[in-house]
Amino acid sequence: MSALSPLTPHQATIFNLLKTLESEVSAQMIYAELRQQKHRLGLATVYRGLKHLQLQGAVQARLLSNGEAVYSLVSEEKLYVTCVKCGISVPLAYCPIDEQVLPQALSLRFKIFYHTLEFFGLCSPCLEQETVA
Amino acid sequence: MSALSPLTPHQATIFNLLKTLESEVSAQMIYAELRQQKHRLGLATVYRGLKHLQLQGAVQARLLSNGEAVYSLVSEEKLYVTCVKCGISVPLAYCPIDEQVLPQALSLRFKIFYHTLEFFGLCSPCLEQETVA
DNA sequence: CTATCTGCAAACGTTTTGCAGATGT
DNA sequence: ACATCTGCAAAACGTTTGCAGATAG
Repeated sequence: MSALSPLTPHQATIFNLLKTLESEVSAQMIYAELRQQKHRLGLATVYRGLKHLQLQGAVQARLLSNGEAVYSLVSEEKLYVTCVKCGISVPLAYCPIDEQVLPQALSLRFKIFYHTLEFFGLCSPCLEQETVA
Repeated sequence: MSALSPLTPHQATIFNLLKTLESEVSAQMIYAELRQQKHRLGLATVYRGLKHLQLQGAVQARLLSNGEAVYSLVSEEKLYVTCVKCGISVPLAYCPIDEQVLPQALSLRFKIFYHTLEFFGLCSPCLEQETVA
């Protein structure tokens, strides 16, 4: 990502929090965490700040199957496996595939910030339940 | 996918509709379309039917950034480009990358049904707006 | 007769929006 | 002054769930 346009204090706080986290977090989690750290901010500000950071290409979002969005710095893992039944979603180490595909995407005049590769299927416990039922 | 477990009439109707479509559709669209075709069914039945088909590995779901899920038969395109600002999401031709990564995913004991590779960034119009603003 | 499936409407949870007040240039 | 940012609460949205009735084996 290029240099960030000026961040408000709250936006910087959110950004810094994300830097310290190793895994994806939801807006609600960020909100709860920052409130616990004596910050006085509203949930809407978290959402607006995350959107702003996302437009800068600094933060990536991923939608979980429960409809919740989780956020992390761009450059974290980009490969996930998700169970279509229980919704569990685990990030894996990143596998180098973007360099091959980016040019094709770029031909659409998109400015690409990040990508995600996600596998969907049944996790072990859910698979057992299915075969039994 | 393996053989489908018995489908109810409504589930078969939904499945057949998906077969005739070339692009992803939301549950609400399926509902509207089937109602227009004189079918008497509820929206909940559409959701339940889609879930059932998804558990069979017959149908794939993808969450759009507006929180809406779109469904299609497994085996359609699996490569998408999405704008983080306006949310427009365009499917591209499929790029062969799964064979390389599937083994890694399988080591997690997941039964994989399908995958999606999605690039996120700014589309042309949104990029202009950003640079102006 | 029992288990499954269905429609409807209410409930749910996350995210977005309206608005008035605060902030900063 | 003026544009932006903020908190709060209300609204919005797609989706899920409860339940009684219908259906099937």
